[in-house]
Amino acid sequence: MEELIYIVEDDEGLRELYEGAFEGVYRTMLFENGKDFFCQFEKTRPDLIILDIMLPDMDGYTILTKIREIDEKIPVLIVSAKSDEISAVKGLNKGADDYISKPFSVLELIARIKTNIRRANLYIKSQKGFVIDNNVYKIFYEGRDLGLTLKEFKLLKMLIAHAGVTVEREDLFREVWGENFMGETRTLDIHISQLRDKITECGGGDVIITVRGIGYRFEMQ
Amino acid sequence: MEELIYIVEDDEGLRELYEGAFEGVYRTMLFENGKDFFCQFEKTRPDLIILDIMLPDMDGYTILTKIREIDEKIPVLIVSAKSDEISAVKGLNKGADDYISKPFSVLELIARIKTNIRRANLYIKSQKGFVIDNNVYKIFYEGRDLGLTLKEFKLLKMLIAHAGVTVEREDLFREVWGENFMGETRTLDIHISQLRDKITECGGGDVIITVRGIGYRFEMQ
DNA sequence: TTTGGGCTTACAAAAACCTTACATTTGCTA
DNA sequence: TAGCAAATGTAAGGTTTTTGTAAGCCCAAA
Repeated sequence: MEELIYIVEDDEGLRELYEGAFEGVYRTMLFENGKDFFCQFEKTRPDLIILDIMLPDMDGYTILTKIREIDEKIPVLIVSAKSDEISAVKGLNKGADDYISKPFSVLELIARIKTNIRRANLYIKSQKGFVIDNNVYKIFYEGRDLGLTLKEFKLLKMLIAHAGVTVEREDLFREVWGENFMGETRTLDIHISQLRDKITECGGGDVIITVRGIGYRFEMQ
Repeated sequence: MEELIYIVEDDEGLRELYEGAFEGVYRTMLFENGKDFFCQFEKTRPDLIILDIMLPDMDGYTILTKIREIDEKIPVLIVSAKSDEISAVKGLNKGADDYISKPFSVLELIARIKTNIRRANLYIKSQKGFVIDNNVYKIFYEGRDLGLTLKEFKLLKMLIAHAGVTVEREDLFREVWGENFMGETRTLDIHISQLRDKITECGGGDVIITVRGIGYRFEMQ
């Protein structure tokens, strides 16, 4: 097993428990707070994240929301106090994949991790070659800056976030232009066209596929 | 909400609980034992299965294993007694997607169902050689893309969703063309014809059967 | 004022869709 | 059982819808 797991946990006792439990099973990295975690997360993505709901600097939800902004699909397992089941349910609704409450058995924890990783591996991760830098609003293909405008950036980001899934025109409008856009619907086509040009210029292939009557889909061979 | 859930549960109290909890939220079908369940499951697939581990005729694992032989991806949520967590863990390892232990809160149950269906809807549904990929709006027969247009896709999807049952022309119109379609009624026949051509081209047999005076039925030998 | 993003207009092309028209099948009736 | 009417099959072609894209205008920021 080569899977990498990030654990966000401040309780020293639990930190030790995790380290012991995963010894030789998974590679792990421990973070005491959200800041440290995101610093690393921006650089390298793990196969799964274990997230404690109770944390000093940011609360778990904030971290979870931020994780989902960056990566929609990475499995997140929430750990909550037994007395705080409502929080856990809230977490699930906010996009967590699973939760487990303290105290838990190591056996169960491992089983849940396994299930979640298995599930995640069924997805196709096709962002290969494309790197999204949310800080500077740029997208690179194989290191080359596509030189996108803001609208183009948002468009491609949305498509890549749903890689492999067709995104409806309406959803693209809502996401990129906002709820109450009243202009021509052709605007979208024009921007897609520009986007394709820029991607092609940088050596990317036909990654934006038209689905007639529905919308567009990002897909890599 | 149109989601269909199959529940395999023999405890009368829980059966009532489920019926109450899902009223108006999900369509449900209850089964007392594995035999009844598989009889229906072979015909029509639900969006999610709730499976009690303790059952009279077959035990939960056997059912679970059999489900996974037939359908690798359909979400299965295991229900186990609190005292029997090990069983649940065993279930997860055998391919269940999630588990919940009795007694559970309805709130949590709904949240878990939602998460699991959300996750599964990104995947694919299949019926004896035919695979529907809702992400890319394509239907494959034995791996070959049928190359359907949107109307054809919706038509075949509707028929497959009701496999074994005759779907009335009127219902097909409503579903595929929308409530207020005013055109020729022959349009449907033409699309069915195209569909048959494309299926035949890809090696599928006579799977769309005409029911004179009523409509059409998808059925495989 | 300049520059560039974003929008609209306008036209072209492609794909999907619908209708017409005729052939065929089916079920019913005389 | 032949014949008829209704329902369905389907080829062909025209029409509409949808999308691609070039060109230019407008406006806000620099």
